[in-house]
Amino acid sequence: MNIGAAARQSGLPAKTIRYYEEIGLLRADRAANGYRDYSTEDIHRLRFVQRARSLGFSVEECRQLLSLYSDRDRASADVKAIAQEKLGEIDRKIAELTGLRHMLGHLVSSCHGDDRPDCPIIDGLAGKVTH
Amino acid sequence: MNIGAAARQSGLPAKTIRYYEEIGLLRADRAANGYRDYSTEDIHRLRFVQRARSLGFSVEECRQLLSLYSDRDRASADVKAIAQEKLGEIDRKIAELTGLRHMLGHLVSSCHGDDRPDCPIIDGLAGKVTH
DNA sequence: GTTGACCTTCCATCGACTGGAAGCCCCACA
DNA sequence: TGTGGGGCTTCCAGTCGATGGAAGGTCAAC
Repeated sequence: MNIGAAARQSGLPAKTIRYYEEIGLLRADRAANGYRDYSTEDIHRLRFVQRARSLGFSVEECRQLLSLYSDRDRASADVKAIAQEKLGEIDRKIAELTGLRHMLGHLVSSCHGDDRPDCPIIDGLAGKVTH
Repeated sequence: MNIGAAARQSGLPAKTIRYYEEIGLLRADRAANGYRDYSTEDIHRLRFVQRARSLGFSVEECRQLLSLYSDRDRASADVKAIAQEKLGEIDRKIAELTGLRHMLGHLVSSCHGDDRPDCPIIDGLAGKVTH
């Protein structure tokens, strides 16, 4: 299967698949004409990576997960540890964004937003505390 | 004031201040010896940018905000529009992360996490639906 | 034989820094 | 007056995860 079909089946752009190959995340056989050639197992791996990336795992974590994916004897605890670490990161990010949301929301709601120049948002950013 | 002191007072690393100057976000006078020289107004602008960045505004948005900051006659509505757009982005990010959190949390909690090899997290990433 | 889609490699770019090298400058202390 | 150390300068490279584009080879249909 050529890279275009692999891209359609995995949900990853062809460019990205080549990039993953370049950084050694996934490699592909080559047909006689030099084209990359993907097996159904390759497609599974591509989809696996696509899902893991979309769940917020970094490329390096995908590398780890792929090797755990391929290792039929690894303990599920090894996988769970990575996923839990990632869960913690996601929670931290959500908390951070929620904090931002409160601060910015406060500034926005205190700004009358008309054609007058005084603006609590600018004042807030400038360090003048507004209540 | 030299860049080191400006860095301490603004909370931005000196490297970052130089970078901001390089991209034309903020510029600085030069002393006779070629050192950058910051006034208190420069420090205000640096702190302004530092706060805006930490609230999730991009550098380009900081550029806009800075010009609104400097324009004593602009309408507060102009500022509010930018801030509201950013608020929407933050909300979308939070929603996305919350979705991820649910999915990954589901996978993690369904994995027994011991030394046996079967693992719903890997199965989930591999596309095998687990309930 | 000639389109046009698809494939290849290679190089550049994005955002927002960050690290490091090489070389001035300045001040305190001996 | 010399020396040491810290701070400053510029410039170049690297980060992460792609993405865009150029130049050129391949393939299948008409």
